[in-house]
This record gives sequence, structure tokens and C-alpha cells, in this order.
Amino acid sequence: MAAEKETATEQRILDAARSVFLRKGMMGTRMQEVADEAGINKALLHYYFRDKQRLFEEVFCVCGKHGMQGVWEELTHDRPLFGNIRAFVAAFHTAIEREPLFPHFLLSELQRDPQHLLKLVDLGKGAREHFFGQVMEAQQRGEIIPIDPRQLMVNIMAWCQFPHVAAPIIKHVGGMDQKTFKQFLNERSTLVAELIIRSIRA
Amino acid sequence: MAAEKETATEQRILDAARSVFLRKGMMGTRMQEVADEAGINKALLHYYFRDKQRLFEEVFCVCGKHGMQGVWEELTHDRPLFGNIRAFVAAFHTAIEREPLFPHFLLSELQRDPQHLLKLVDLGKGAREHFFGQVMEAQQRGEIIPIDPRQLMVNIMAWCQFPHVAAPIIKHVGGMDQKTFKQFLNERSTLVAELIIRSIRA
DNA sequence: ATGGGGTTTAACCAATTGGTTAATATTGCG
DNA sequence: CGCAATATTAACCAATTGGTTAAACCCCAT
Repeated sequence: MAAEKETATEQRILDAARSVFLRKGMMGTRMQEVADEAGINKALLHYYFRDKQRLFEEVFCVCGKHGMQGVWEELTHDRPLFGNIRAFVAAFHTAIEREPLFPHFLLSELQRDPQHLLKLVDLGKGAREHFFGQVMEAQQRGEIIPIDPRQLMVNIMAWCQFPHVAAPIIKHVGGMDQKTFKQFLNERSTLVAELIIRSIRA
Repeated sequence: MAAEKETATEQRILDAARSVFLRKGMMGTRMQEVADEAGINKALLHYYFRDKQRLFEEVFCVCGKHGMQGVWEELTHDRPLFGNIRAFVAAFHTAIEREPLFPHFLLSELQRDPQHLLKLVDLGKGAREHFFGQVMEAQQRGEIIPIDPRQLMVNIMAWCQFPHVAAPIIKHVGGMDQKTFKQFLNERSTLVAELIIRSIRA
């Protein structure tokens, strides 16, 4: 039917665009390449998405929302700070497993076009505020050392994202094939939280 | 004199290319733009550096060597592990202050062209091996928890580099202007080492 | 069968891009 | 000063790129 047929072509374009944008970024991606990967005529990209920028924004938006779906919420559960940290790191790990190129893509595009990324980041604002509150309370109760909650947030995000952003370096330096690297990352899914907690526990 | 004059134009090109490549990456940089910034005719880029790829590699090479000059060596001094970690982090902080865009540039280019970056990373190989040895010894002496030295290396690099790679996000999320962000980074120049040490101390 | 709306195609377009070329200018040395 | 080598310039080039256009195609309702 017409409605399904329309969705199919749009979806094919979005899937192909996602694949190419994630690998090559906005500036490195050619529209013909996206069309080739979608198996369509290049003019259809413009018919459905008007121009490259809009296609990119759509992909960016969909990736960003799906990529972090349910992850920020792990920081807002009614449980102790350390439990929230563990759950958040594990959820982050699971999310990135679905799309390992996503952190690199996001951070790569950051200089060129910060606005869209910053909008995406705002989706987790409430969760971070809750987390910051928990961090301050834990300090007041003497459970953790004095630390700016923002520094702690950066530390968590750094350990969750950096290995994916720097994956080729880490593999090379650590002498790992893809399978070993995957194990290395799996180890981190619990190690990161434990080391974060050790770094701040009073 | 001819030798100096030659160096002057080459240097102007390299400086301009560095500035543009760092901001826009290889794919986003246009040769005319580099020429404009250097204040020269575009054909000179090809006269001196033959093509875009070679210019890029030259810039990459110079940046990479200067960027980490003296930093890896801080891991090899004859002093305890924790001292080496502190010195390394402080040296890293100083190095990045000289060129804040460098980590983002390096990691952005990583997917597109891993080879050159990996060559650069190999410059620190000896230092890392020394460091790994120290980590293993510290474990055997019971000074630190059992941990794969590679995980520890990744953790250190992550905390040193990520705030620069993700700078626009961190400023936005933390509600910081450039001055405040700079203070935030300065705080990390000692905080990072202390938290790393806390995370592994037995 | 016909008409209308939506989808797809192939050809085309203007601008941009990295690179080339030949002429000119500059420099340094004998 | 003259000459040769090097540096610089402006014009030019072929290919690529994102985007446009008009025709053809498809499907459905009357």
C-alpha cells in the first residue's frame, strides 16, 4: 500500500544514511554514496529529505534519541548513589553495544555543528540534576569525598565513551583483535563503576 | 636569504594548514582556505607540499610529535608508580594547553585514516611498557588492586583527553563560560591523578 | 479507460574542488 | 650585470558534488 511503500523507501534512505554518516561524518559523506547504499536514485534523497543537511539532522536526531534511550533514567531511580552509578554504566555499555560508532560520530561532529548535539544532551538534563543532587547529599553524609559533581559526571562519561572513540588506538596499543577488544569492553561494563566508586568513596 | 625565505613560506603554509585542519579535519578543509589563511596563492600549496594528503600528513606528523613531546617520558622516570602517574597527568595537561584542539582532531581523524595516528602512538611504546611493568610490580607488592595495566592506561588517557574532546558539551551541561571551563580543566590537572590513584590503591 | 496524485528515473546544472600549467618575478652567485 | 634556479602568480582544467528538472511510471478511484 502507498503508506507502507513510502515508509519503506524513507527507511531505506535513513538506514543507509545512518551507516555512511556514522562512518564518514557529514563532510566525508557523499549523497551518491548514500543513494548507492540504499539502492535508490540519488534524486530521491532530495525528494524525501530535501537536502543533505536535513537528512543529516534526521539521522542525528534518531540516532541520538535511540542511542541514549533509557540510559539517563538509570540515574534517577530511587536507590543509593553507588547503585545508580552502577546501573548507569551498565546501561551505557548496553546502549553503545547497539551502535559502537555512535560516540565517535557524536564527538567528531561536535566542533563542526555543536547545536544539534547540545540539544540531544539536554534530553538528560533532569537525570543529571537528580544525580548532582545525590552527589551533594552523599558528600554531606560523608559517604564520598568532596568533589564537584560535574567533575564526577565527566569522569563517568569519559570512561564510558573514550574506549569507543579511541578504539583503533586501544586495539593497536593493547595488541588486541576485535574479539579480545570486545572482552576488554565487557570487562569495563562493571569495572568502570567499581573504580569510579573507589575513586570517590570516603 | 634564500634558505630563510623558503622556510618562511613553508612555515606559513604549515601554520595555516595546522589551524584549519585542526578545526575542520581533513575532509572539511579546503585548499583555498588554507591558502587564504596563509596569505598565499593556492598553487603554492602544491608547489611545496604536492597535494592535500601530503600537506595533511606533514601537519599531522609535526603536531603529533610536538604535542606529546616529553609527556610519555614522564612515565619512565625512576620513581614510584604513583609519582609517575602524577607527573604524566600534569605533563599531559600542559601539553594540551598548548593546543587544546589536538585531542579532538586526532580522535576525529582516527576512523578515516588510522595508520598515521597509530604511528604516532608508537612513539610512546617504550614508556608504556615501562609503565605496564611498574603496574604489575605494584600489584605483586600489594600496593594496588589487581587490574589489567591496559585498563589503567585507558582510564588515565580517558580522563586526560575526554574533557577536551567533549569540551562544548561539558561547557553547555556545566553552564560554563570559557574562563570557568579553563578553571575546571586546571582543577583536573591534579584531581585526575589523585582520583586514579584512589581508584587503584589497595 | 481515464485522470490525478505520488513515486521514481535519467539527464542535466552550476558551483566547487584539488590540482596543473606557463608565464613572470625574485634571488643569489659568478 | 647576466644567468640559472627557485618562488610566485593567474588562469585554466577535469572531476566531483549537491541539487534540479521534466518525463515516465505506478497505483487507485471513478
